[in-house]
Amino acid sequence: MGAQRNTEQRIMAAAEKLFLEKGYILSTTTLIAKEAGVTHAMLHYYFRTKEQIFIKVLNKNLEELISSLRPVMVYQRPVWETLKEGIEMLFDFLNTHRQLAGLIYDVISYNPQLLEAYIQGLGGLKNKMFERHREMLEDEIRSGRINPISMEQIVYDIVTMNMAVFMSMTAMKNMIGFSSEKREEFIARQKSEIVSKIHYRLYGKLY
Amino acid sequence: MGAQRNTEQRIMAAAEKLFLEKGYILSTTTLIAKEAGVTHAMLHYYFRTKEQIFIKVLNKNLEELISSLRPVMVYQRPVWETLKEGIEMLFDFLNTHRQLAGLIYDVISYNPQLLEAYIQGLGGLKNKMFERHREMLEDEIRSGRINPISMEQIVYDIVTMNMAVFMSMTAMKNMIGFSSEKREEFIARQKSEIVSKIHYRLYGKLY
DNA sequence: ATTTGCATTAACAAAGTTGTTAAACAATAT
DNA sequence: ATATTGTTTAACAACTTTGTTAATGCAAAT
Repeated sequence: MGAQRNTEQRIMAAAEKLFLEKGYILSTTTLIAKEAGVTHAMLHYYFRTKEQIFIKVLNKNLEELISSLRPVMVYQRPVWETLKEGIEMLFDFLNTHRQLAGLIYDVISYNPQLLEAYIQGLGGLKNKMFERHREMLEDEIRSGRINPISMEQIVYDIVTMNMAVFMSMTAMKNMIGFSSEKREEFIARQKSEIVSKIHYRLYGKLY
Repeated sequence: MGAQRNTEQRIMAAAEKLFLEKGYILSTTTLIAKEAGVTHAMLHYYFRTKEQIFIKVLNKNLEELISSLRPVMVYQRPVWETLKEGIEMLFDFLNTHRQLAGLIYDVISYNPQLLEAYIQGLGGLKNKMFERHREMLEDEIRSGRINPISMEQIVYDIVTMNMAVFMSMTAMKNMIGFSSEKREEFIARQKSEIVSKIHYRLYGKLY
């Protein structure tokens, strides 16, 4: 072996930082390498292509997300308990990964081909993770305790509302006239806002 | 004069289409020219730089937005009337310019230097357009009819909520598993959702 | 019909992008 | 010590990007 002092990890860390900061396109392999303190040939040596390294970075982040969500989803508890904790978990995760929502949006919008592999895999995950919860939800709806709504719609609403909070934050950070206190105040308020909004949609009254 | 058959406008239209579709970076001058059916030298001849043409496209769109908003803002009517119509106007505008929110977000996030000129100008506009409404709002708050909140926060909430609706739409269009009926249904619901949410924030009860 | 002046093109240039490769290098096993 | 193996670099190649420019084309004014 040569003089490697965890070059691979250094490149990963640099790539993650830049992708989150500048998006996919503006994070050039040369820039990533520079940030990691190596030649850009190293990046290709370890990861073959820019696409590959991006996939690895995204994978790492999404696996963290799934790990956070699993403890909430794995138990069969009352629908609202699971939902509330799921929303809060997602919110907290995005709050500690504030640029991730923006990056995912960027890629979905302008480089969706990078996500093709994920979209395939998503079908399987969706079924494994959500099937029992979907059944419970449908029971609640049949018995009239919850307003009619599809599982997909709920998931969609939660995901978009959560992402919107942190994407607008990233955007605002780059504009003037918004103090960081107001930002944090806004964020704090949003978490319970989302919970309330979903509750209101399901039960017809505020939580 | 040479053989010009509104080349300038054709380039503008092509640029607008591509910027909205692919964002700023992926819309190369060569691609825009190709879309317009001319050499990319023409683009530089008429607009000097890519940055310039982008500014013109953005200007055009923002001027349309201001024009839509002016009739709502210019009269001195009760606070809630102005607010409700303002929200609905912005929503309708974004609904007929569905990719604009995404483009603005893209540029704010990854090429904010393009917006520097606007950020300067924004200060003046803000004062001219909002000053009287701010006074009315503050009167309402002092008299206890409206919960304390700053003008900036209201504008910010309205803008981010509206943008979020259409950005999530653009994103979803590029993913699978979401029918266009559900999309339209979702959009229709969002307009009154935003109105309600702002009303609730100001008056403590649903609209 | 010829000059004038904008419009248009093709070719070029400089810089930057992703990716490859041959050669040099360093650490370990033999 | 040396052969082996994986690591690192510098140089290069092919392509794309933005922008310029010299030459050409075209239409109207004189």
